[in-house]
Amino acid sequence: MNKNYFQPIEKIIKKAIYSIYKKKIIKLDFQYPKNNDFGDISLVLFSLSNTLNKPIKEIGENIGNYVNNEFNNDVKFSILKGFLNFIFKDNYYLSLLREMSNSNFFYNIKKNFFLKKKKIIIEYSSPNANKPLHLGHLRNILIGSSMSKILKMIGHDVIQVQIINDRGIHVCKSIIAWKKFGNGITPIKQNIKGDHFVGKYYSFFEKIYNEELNKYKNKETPILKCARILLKKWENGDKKTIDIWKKMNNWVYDGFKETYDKLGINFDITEYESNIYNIGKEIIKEGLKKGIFFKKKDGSVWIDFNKKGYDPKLLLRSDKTSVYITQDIGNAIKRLKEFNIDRMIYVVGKEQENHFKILFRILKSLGYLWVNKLFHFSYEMVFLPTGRMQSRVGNVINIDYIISKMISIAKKNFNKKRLIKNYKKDDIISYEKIGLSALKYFFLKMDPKKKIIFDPLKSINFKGNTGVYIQYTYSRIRSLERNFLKSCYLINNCWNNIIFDLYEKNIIKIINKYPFVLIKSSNNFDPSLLANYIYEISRTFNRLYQKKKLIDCKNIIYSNIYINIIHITGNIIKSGMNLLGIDMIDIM
RNA sequence: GGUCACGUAGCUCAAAUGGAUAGAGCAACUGCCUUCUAAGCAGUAGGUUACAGGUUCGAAUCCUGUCGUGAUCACCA
Repeated sequence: MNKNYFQPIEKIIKKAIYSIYKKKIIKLDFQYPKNNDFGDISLVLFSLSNTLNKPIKEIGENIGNYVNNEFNNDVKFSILKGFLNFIFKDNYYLSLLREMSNSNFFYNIKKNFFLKKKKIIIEYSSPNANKPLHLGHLRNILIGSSMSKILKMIGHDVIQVQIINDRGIHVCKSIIAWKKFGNGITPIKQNIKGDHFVGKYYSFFEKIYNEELNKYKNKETPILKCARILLKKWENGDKKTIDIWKKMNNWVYDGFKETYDKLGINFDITEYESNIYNIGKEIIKEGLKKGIFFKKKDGSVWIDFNKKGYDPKLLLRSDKTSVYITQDIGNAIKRLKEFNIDRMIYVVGKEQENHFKILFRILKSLGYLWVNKLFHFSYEMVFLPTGRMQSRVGNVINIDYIISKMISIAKKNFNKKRLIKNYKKDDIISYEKIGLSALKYFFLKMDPKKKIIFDPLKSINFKGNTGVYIQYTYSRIRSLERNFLKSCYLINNCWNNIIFDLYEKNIIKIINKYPFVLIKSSNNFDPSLLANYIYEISRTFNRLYQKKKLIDCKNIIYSNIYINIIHITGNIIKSGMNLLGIDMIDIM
């Protein structure tokens, strides 16, 4: 990070240290005090005391006085337990508010970071073309999509890519089941979403396969044999097979599109494994010539890392077909050739950590120095209260189901509210958006490194730290703005000698942190930092709202101050939620 | 068994990357709508941060060990 959030005061303190102690300190240790009584910004003195070899108290007083002078006595300071606490007077808050009221505030976020613009490929979602998207995909999609948005927000070029695993034994399985038992029926005839339709046949296959396993005690059961034969046919380009394959895949893609649309997800590029799986093979052949890989008697090709913790890894099967990692090798090389990128991020679950570790190592062995641009953004899995989701067990919860569930809960809750308050018929209500905000926020507010245990009956609440709470706060803000326009008028240049209370200072302080949070969120690859921050803003605002009458034409100067706070708060909530992929509504 | 994560209030999660008295929400109980949206606000109660050591001015956070949970170690993807 080039720009530190504490920069203004940091500069002055460095100057102070240089002028008093004749030393250049590179890193100063700042923090926001947890408790308001301590102050607004604190400098930690312990380490400073060590490097300067002077007592804490003396350093604190010297720096404090210096800063106080620089700020024309607009800042007080106190030293407590090794912390130098700065307390800003009301003028400071007023100047923060003025700065943020400038309409360029959001535009300037990009400019102000002095970041070197990077071109970044981010790969996420990457589904198999044989079943509907489920809760695991949902987490992946939401993280990938919001990370893309956050990276764009702070000025990077982002290319969002999904690769569809559209070929291989798993796809052949659903084809076989459909051929055997489908009797030519189609999703349209049955009025089922295409991905659900195909998924049904995939499960059907698995069911039969498991039954056969018990019977034959041999992994290569009759139905699996059929699938393998079909895979060979496919690889040989058998026209009939290819036709069915195309038809069934298109059913699935239509289904995916519907789900993506509901979620508001768009990719810049969609890759299909069937188009790229051969690239890797060529790379392996070259590597074999160069002696980086070796061939076994049966014709299979391997890499030996000669390193503890790394077993030899298969790259080409004895029948010359490629394995999963071979494709990833080829695709990485292809992407690096096509795009002049600075970074490539794979958003893929942690169950594939080992896979990526090996992938990067192989690329390194092949001599590609750009391998350090690649990064596996690993996140934890989604579990049900009963444990892991498994299609074999049939306890997989798909995205379409959970979305419709959320919407129906939103509708039910609204009708309850309606009984209490007499809402007009023409109020614009969007249950979809309320339900989706609850769902998306629930997934994004959690640290990606931690497991999500999703209980469909209990998990998503509409009260407290939820998307709906934020949504509600936002609608309230827009409502306040409408009321202001009805009953008040804007005045300029009357902001002098304004006195702020704690509630007002708190909201100004927290909205001012927005750029800082964006940077933190992007540095850590963690949208949850942003999500929890938006919740904090909402809470802080609601406290102010409950404590004060904000729109009051009898108190026009403060109403003008407030409308600025209200407006900025609303814009930040909206901006932040949009970065999480959540649409906001003005009335609810 | 090897490797890698995680373990915080009854439940679901925070904690500014080592800082001050570990914070929220849900569930429970108590107040607040003739006044800007009560899907809100205020309050009560709930903690030996899995356990045991260590590092230092200072540890939920770093190190070591133990226990627990999960992931991963395929000619699957």
